[in-house]
Amino acid sequence: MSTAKTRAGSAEKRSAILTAARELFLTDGFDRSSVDAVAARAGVSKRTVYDYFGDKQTLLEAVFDAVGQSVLGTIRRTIDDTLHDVTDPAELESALVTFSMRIATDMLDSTEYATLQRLDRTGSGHLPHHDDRPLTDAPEEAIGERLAAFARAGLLDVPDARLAADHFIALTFGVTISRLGSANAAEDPRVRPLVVEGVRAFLRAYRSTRSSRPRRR
Amino acid sequence: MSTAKTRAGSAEKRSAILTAARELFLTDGFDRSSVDAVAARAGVSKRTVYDYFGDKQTLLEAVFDAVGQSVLGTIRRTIDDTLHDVTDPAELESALVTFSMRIATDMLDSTEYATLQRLDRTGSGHLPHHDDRPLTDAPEEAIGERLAAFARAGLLDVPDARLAADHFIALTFGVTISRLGSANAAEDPRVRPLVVEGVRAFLRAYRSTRSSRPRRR
DNA sequence: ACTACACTGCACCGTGTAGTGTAGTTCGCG
DNA sequence: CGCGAACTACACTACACGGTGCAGTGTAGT
Repeated sequence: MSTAKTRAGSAEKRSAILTAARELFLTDGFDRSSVDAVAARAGVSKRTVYDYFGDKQTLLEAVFDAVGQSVLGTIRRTIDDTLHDVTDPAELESALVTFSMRIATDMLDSTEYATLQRLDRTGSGHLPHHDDRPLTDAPEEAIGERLAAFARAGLLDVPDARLAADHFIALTFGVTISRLGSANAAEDPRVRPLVVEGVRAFLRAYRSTRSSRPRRR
Repeated sequence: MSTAKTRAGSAEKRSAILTAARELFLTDGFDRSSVDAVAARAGVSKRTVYDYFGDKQTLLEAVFDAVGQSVLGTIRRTIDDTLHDVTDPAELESALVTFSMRIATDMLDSTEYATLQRLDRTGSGHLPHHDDRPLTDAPEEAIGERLAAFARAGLLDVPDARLAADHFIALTFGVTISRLGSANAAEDPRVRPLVVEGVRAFLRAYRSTRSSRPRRR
């Protein structure tokens, strides 16, 4: 009655379409998802889809941006939640594991981020391209900043924050995804060990020489 | 006359089609490549394509296998060439860099391997699936074996060869591909530093504690 | 000369789907 | 009530593409 019901507001429809499109594009691929299917899933007429977004390409770009924003948000939030006040070297490993597991789990289907990048090149090959889309790099930057902070606190040895972030991501998410594909991390019991070992390898490579002795294993 | 010219042998046509299909699938994606285009590029009639491979799906699987074989061959050969007789810890880093750079360069368009895996899930989602396709994992196994050999020689500390291989690949090729996309590594000057740093990180994480002191940078 | 074979070239069918045009319905608002 | 905006339902165009059938052609072997 009172609460936001001035006509099924355009914002709601828009986001419904975006969500439906994201789900379909992510699971079936861009080409194999028809606009009719997107419209049906969003509970909206096909015409409305075309009224909101001009054509299928533009819809893809919109999905792209939305997913990027969402992923970035999740990462920033999770950094704050799990890595913010870690000062004890002994806590670092478990904190990083918790962080990685939460990232892997929280994203709606967990591999959103990877699939996002896959859609980038698979989707068409001629998107406005990366100069115009710093979104793709933002998560790495965010993680890099946090690692640099650990370095300033004497926990890590990080000459190049961005590179270290790439290495961290590769060792945890990268390995998990390339081994298990798009499995939903929440349930699969193979995920955690993989992440733990990734974090350990990262720490062996980046832990500050001035902190705890390299107690192997 | 004598040397394999009994009619434009079926083997030649077959491989021409396979090559054309691979190039198109890899650059444009499976869905966006028409069978007509493949036939044209192979210099063959569309009908012939359908006579050789039954349908488009089967063609994809054939390409899949062919690329897998080729990648595996390249990796095995390169391991033999660049890593076989390394016994001095001091040589290890440069040997691994040489190995990685040659892999990144030798493959026709360098990212064949990654794109292969992308096609796996992007291509259709319903290939006979990995139980039946150990090809996808073979490169990791091969590298893992070599790392295990280094471990036996006292150069590395490798409790889990397969995992170490995954980590190595992630730190070198994984990072390079995710940062630069499908750039042809031969020319791009950004590739080498990335690979070098990946190898160094790997060695920091896996170098045997009994060998050279961790001389940081 | 005749046959078998490996292909080409082309017409052709069916279908899935991007995108559009439009008439009609619903609903809030003055 | 009547207006206009937001949508839906639906019909319809245009086209690309997977796949097939078939007639015809060049070549090798007999």
